[in-house]
Amino acid sequence: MARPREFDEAAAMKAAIRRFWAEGYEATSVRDLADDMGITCASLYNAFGDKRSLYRQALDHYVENGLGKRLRGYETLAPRKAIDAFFADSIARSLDDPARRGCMLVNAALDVAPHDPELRRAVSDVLGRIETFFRRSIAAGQKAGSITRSQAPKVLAQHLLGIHLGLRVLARVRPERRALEGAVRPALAALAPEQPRRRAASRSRMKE
Amino acid sequence: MARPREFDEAAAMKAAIRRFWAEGYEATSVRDLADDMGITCASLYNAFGDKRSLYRQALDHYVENGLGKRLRGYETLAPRKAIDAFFADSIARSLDDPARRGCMLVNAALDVAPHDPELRRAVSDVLGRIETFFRRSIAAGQKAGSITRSQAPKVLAQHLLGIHLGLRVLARVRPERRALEGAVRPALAALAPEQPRRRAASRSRMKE
DNA sequence: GGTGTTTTGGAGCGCTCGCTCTAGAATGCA
DNA sequence: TGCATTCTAGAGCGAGCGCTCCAAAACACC
Repeated sequence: MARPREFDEAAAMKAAIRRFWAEGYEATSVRDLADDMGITCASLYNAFGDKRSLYRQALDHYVENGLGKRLRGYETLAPRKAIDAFFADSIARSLDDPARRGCMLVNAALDVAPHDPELRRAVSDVLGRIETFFRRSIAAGQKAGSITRSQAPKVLAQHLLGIHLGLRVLARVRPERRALEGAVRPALAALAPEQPRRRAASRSRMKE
Repeated sequence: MARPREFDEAAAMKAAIRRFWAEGYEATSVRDLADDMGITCASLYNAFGDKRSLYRQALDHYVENGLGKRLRGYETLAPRKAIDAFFADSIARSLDDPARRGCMLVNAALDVAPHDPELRRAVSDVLGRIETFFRRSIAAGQKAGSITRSQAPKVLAQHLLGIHLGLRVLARVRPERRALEGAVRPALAALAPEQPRRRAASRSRMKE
């Protein structure tokens, strides 16, 4: 055929994600990207298209390797535990982030989404996936008795999504465990069923 | 003394706020700003300093004329009503925002705060003011019996601050009333006292 | 009116931006 | 070994960036 590509595309994409994630779209130059990716501008454009296209691919990879894997990992947990684990992981990620990069998806939501309909759609879809994860977990938890039935799953899911987004904003300004856990705790506490119903606990705990 | 300034500084500042608010710091050029402000670059630098300094002033004005006035307005309300009003206003502002500008403070939290310690401090201080507003309202509401005592004011305030930030992110991606109200409703519902205590209602309602 | 001081308009500084071009290097296939 | 094809390196395009400079203009004060 022809000369094969010399660089590792996956490694280059990782570097691009890292840079876009830390600096945002506007503040990252194509030269910065090429340097970090260990390739030249020509190779970058040849392999990934223009800057916007590379950003889109980087965001997709970020979502799939970060959020996607997380959500799949929670599938085996009991619904209430899955929600707890989601927020525990979000807090852990926020605290283990000395560069205060936050969540690339949330950054994208404020950085590029408002000015780019296609990327806004992409971000919105991912938010929808998170909301769906919450909604399903809540519905299952309500059925199992581990989550309050006082609100519809949809509404509670929107609430948890809101908390998650707020958490990720807070993390970029005040990455302190107390503040982050404080923001989340009341939301998780409010998921508890109105009456603990200790008699039914051992039964419902099976499905938790 | 000397030649007086020809342009209206307040109007120019308003224009600068509008532009920074809509586009963010990086994506706004000094020429764009000067055009919108109706002045030349020279006048801009003479009157407001460099771009970063202008941004800082714009953010301060935004906070004082937006959030500051709002918080002062809520002071006369009963604590629980003040919190409700705060979120009702936030939602109204988010929906009445065809350009999806969101909240300039939240935009700043993700746009400039992570890369600028001084601005991060400024943003953090304002978040602290919001949290303080919540904390005081909650403490007063707990005393008056209109807000649950199941959690400390500090924690509930952190929670509400998180919800507010999440709301403002959501608004830039999905500015739909249902989604925004859904995110807030469970948080407000969770503020309700555990037992309504109807007997004491007429008494506590005096201080609400 | 003259003087001193500040503002204004506009050109333009050096630099970086996103992106492209060209020449040559490196491969698979005949 | 040639040929076709794709890749890489690096210079460089036009445009825009943040910012500055300078001469002219507009005032307050003597």
